[in-house]
Amino acid sequence: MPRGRPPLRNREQVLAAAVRLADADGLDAVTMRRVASEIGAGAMSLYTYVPDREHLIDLMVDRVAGEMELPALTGDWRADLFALVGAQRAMMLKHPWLTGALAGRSVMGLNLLAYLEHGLGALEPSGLSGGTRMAVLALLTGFVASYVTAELAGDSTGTEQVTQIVAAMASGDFPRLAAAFAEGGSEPPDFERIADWVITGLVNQATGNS
Amino acid sequence: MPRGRPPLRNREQVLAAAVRLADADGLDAVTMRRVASEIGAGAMSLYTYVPDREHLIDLMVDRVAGEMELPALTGDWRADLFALVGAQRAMMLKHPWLTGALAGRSVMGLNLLAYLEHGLGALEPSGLSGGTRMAVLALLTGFVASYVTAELAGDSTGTEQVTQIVAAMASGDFPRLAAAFAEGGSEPPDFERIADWVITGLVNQATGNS
DNA sequence: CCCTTTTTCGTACGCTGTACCGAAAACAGT
DNA sequence: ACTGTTTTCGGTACAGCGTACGAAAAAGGG
Repeated sequence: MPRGRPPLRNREQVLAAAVRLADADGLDAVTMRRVASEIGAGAMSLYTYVPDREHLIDLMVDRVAGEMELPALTGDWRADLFALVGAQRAMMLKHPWLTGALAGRSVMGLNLLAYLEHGLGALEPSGLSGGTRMAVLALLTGFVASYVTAELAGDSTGTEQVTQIVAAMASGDFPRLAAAFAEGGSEPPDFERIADWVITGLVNQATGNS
Repeated sequence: MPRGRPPLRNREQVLAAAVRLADADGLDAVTMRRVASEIGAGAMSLYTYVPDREHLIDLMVDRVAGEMELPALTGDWRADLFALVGAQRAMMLKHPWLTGALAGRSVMGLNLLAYLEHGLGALEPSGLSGGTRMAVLALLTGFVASYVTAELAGDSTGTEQVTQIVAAMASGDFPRLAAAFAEGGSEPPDFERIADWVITGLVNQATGNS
C-alpha cells in the first residue's frame, strides 16, 4: 500500500501538457511554470513527477517516439525499412521541436529501444551482422533527422538569410552553387526517392564489404 | 571617414571569445555577460557587434565552419568526398557544442556556402545533376553530424541510462537488441568504413536511378 | 566650441530553473 | 480517536538570464 499523500496528478499528464505546449509554441515555451499551470498545478509540484527540465525533455522525446506506429514486419527488409523511416519522418514533422530536442542529446527510453528492436528485426533477412545492422539503423535515423530539419527550415528561412544567399550567388564567388540553384530550382528530391537510395545503396554496400 | 566614437573591439574578438567559452564549458556557458567580461567589456556593449544571442550562435557556427581546411580537389570524387566528411568530423569533434548549436537551426553564412561549393565541385566528375548533388551533400553532412553526436554522447552516457538499458536487455523484451550487443560489443564500426559505404553506395544508387 | 554621430555600459524588468520548507493529506499502529 | 510517518503540494526566494532604455563618453565636422 502507498504510504503518504496520494498524488493529484501523474507523469503522464505532465508529459502530455509539455508536448502540447511544445507542439503549439516551440520548445522554449516548455517552462516549468507554464507546464504546471497547464495542468492546474503549482510550479514546484512538477518536481514530484520529473527530476528537472532536462529530464522532462528526455521523457518528452521518448513519449512521442512511442506514438510511432510500427507496422508488422513483412520479411522484405527494403519495404520494412522504408516504412520505418516513413514513420520517423511523420513523427518529426508532427512534432517540429524534436529536431531541436534531439540535438547533442542521446536519449534511450523504452520506446526508443523498441524502435531499435523493430529496426533490427527489419534487417534480419539481410544477413548483416548485429553491429553492422546497428550502424545502418543509426545512419538511417540520422538521415531522417537531417532531412526533416532541412524540410522544416525550408518553410521558414528568414528573409535576411535569403538575402545573403542571393547576394552570394550574384557575387560570382560560388559558380557551382549558383548553377545548381539555377538549374534545378530549390526544391530537393522528394523524401521517398532519397530514402530509397540510402536504404538500397547502403545495404548493398554493407553486404558487399562487411 | 567614420563619424562617431570608434569601437574599442570588433565582432571578430567577440566571436573568438564566445567560441573559446563554448569549447571550454559548453554552449550554455555562452551568456552575454560572460562573453562580454571575457573581452573586458560591459554586457550591453556586445549588442554593438551582434544583434542578439541567437545571431551570435549563428555567427559562431559559420566561424568554426571557416576553420575547416578543404584540400584542393583531385578529380576523384570518392577521395574528395572522403576528405570533405573527414574535415567536417574533425571540426565537430573539436567543437562539441556544434551538435547542439546546429539543432533545428539552418544557418547559411559565407563559410558554409563555401563548404557547399567545395562539395559540389567534388561531385562534378560524378555526372550527377545539380539537384541530386545537393541532396547527396545534405545527406553526407547529416550523416557526419549524427555520427559525431553518437560519438560524443558515447563518451559520457549517464550511469542511469546505462542502468536502464542493461535492465531492458535483461527483461527479455528486446531479444534482437540484446543479441546485437552481446555479439558485437558496443563499439560501432569505425568512421572511415561507414563513410565509405555511404559515399560509394549512395552515389552508385544515385547515378543508377536518377 | 558646439553639434552630430556612434559606442559604452550601469540600471532595471520580466522571466527562468530550482532550493528550501511549512502545510496538507493519506495510512499504520496503538 | 489519536499520533507518528510518509508523501505530495506549492508559496517564497534567489541567482542568473536576455535585453530595453538612457545617460555619459569619445570622436570628427562646421
